[in-house]
Amino acid sequence: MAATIRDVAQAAQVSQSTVSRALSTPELVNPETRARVVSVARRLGYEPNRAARGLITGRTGNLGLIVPDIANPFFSAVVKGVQGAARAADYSVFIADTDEESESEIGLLRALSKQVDGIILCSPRAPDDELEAVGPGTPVALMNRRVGDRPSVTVDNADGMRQAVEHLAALGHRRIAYVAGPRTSWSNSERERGLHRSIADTGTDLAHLGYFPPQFDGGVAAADLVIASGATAVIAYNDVVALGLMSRLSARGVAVPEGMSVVGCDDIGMSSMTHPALTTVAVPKHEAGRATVGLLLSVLAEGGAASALHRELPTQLIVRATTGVARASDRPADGHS
Amino acid sequence: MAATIRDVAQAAQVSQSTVSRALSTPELVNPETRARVVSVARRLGYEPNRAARGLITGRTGNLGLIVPDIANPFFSAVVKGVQGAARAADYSVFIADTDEESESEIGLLRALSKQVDGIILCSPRAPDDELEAVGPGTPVALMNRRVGDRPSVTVDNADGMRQAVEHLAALGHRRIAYVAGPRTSWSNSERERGLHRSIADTGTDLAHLGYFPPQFDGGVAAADLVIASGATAVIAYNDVVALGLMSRLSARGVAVPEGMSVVGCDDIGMSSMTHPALTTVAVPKHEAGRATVGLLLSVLAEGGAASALHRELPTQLIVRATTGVARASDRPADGHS
DNA sequence: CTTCGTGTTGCAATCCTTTTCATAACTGAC
DNA sequence: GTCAGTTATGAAAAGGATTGCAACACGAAG
Repeated sequence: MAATIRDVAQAAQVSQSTVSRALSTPELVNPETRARVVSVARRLGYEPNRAARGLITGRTGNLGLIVPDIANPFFSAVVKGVQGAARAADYSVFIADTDEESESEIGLLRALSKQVDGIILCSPRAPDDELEAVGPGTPVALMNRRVGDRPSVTVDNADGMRQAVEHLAALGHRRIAYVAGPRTSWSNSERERGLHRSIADTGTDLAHLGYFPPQFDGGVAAADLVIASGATAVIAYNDVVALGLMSRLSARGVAVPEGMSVVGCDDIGMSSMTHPALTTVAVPKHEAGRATVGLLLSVLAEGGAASALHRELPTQLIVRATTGVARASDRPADGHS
Repeated sequence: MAATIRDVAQAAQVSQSTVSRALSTPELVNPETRARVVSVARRLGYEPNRAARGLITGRTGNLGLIVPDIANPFFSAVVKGVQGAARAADYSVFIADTDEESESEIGLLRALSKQVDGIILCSPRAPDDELEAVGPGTPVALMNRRVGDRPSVTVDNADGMRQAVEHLAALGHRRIAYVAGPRTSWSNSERERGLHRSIADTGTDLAHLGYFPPQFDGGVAAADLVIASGATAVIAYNDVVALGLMSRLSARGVAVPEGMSVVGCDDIGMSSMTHPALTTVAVPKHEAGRATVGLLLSVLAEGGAASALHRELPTQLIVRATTGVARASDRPADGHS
């Protein structure tokens, strides 16, 4: 059996209270006593029982993280960021995967809320009001979405779109297609917002296609529409979609970037490894995970009435090899071939 | 505040014990009473406090899962399998990512073992004896690895290699390269074992290359060696490596499968989406995750002295488009061009 | 009529820690 | 020399659920 606080107390000739204090509020105990207690505790391999502690403090030391799809490289990067930051603060994290279904999202939310101190909800599909599913006692921090004044971390998607559009416009593209992600996705609508503005600013033309599922197959399905749209460049909702797009473009005999420029979003690891390497709007995934944990922890600590409740992280266009000058036979006039 | 067992007891006019029993051992209480208690409990939204329960039962209701890299599609598939099975049994799972470092593996193991009922170790790296890091009270189930008589779930890697080699031999390949994964990986050595046997059985020739890191870059690095080896076909440690391989082969102007047949392992989602689609030895990742949870849970239930402690899952060669007949100018004699 | 199961229920102990409150010793000031 | 004010420690009360043990009622068996 593991050593309990009583064992330590006996061995160190002090009361349980002193042991508890020596370990959690060292400044309250005499340095000598503290040293003795600490050394005994180490010798006995004592570690406070989390259940017992949780019972009285009401906290679990756990965080919950809900993601749509852990197999999606975007989210696995976020997960790593969250894990790292949580571990640094001595929190453990439960990860729940909704498999892109918003129903299970709510169920998970409810189940999770009982056993964690706070929840990170990562780019949720579920309608706003269903955030109420989680009890009022459990703070929620949102990532990649903004709902009311709940604490959240977002990335500047609109600015990312601006960078992408300006880049394409500078290459001479006049008509740009956008392969949209899920309709209910907050980041998708942010991207569309930025897109529309930049399109207007640069005097280019937009072909809005979709909505498509944010997976490889979504890109495959969208490719033919992109070709038919008469656009010479396409921006995809994310890199995985862009990969699907390129796969089908290649099957259709459209060379990238000669026949079609392609821009992704997120900058997942794969993107730099494709042929040609993907130009993409990089999102600081790791950092976003860390920042959201930081935010949640600060809410936890200050009991809500606190500090900055929102952070927006920058995006950065990374130009690789899938974007090039618009093809000579550019035809903004007749729409499509 | 959440409802406690006392609230339910009062409202239902019974003692706390009866409430507890009505919910956890229903057969011990009068059907009428039980119905009343259950209905009151639901009305009050009562859910037993996990910390309090854990304190007395000594169990947490949590499982730990340790994987080398959650961003690796192989492991994220396993994670999903584990999650599903665990949830079905009303367990939550902590996931820890070692980032392919075996040192952090031990630390994580130790930290995790305090707050879970059992651990699934899904990572082949750490030396066998370091499994001792986890306290004797916490059962460990191994996946993709066999150590002594610890409970474990493995896949029949050797047979997978046999299928691959026979497939290639039937296509006329006489010299086959193998791009090895990490030296300390259990599944790598199993694959090598199966490989050597099948190579002998089919009278083909083996070029053993490596060891390489099990990532895209590993495949890229291996490609030139493969070409130089004079082999007309190559089997990669896993699909990600195979992808890296193909990327570099293409850059070197070697067509797949005309100039080189490529076989991967694992069958990650990406594999069917590449051009050409990857022939691979499929591993039942989801099922493996589920099976390992099942094993661990049975150990947990029966206190160790129990049932089958080992399960081996079959592998299945999936022939897609990266394997073809050996090129006409096959040259087993002069080694390489 | 007593006795013995059997089926239900309640009492109370227990799990281990944190934390409030009280006690005690000691310091420094008046 | 007394009193207020620290500082250091201990005793004991939660905290919420589970569970062994006792008690009770009831019908059956002797």
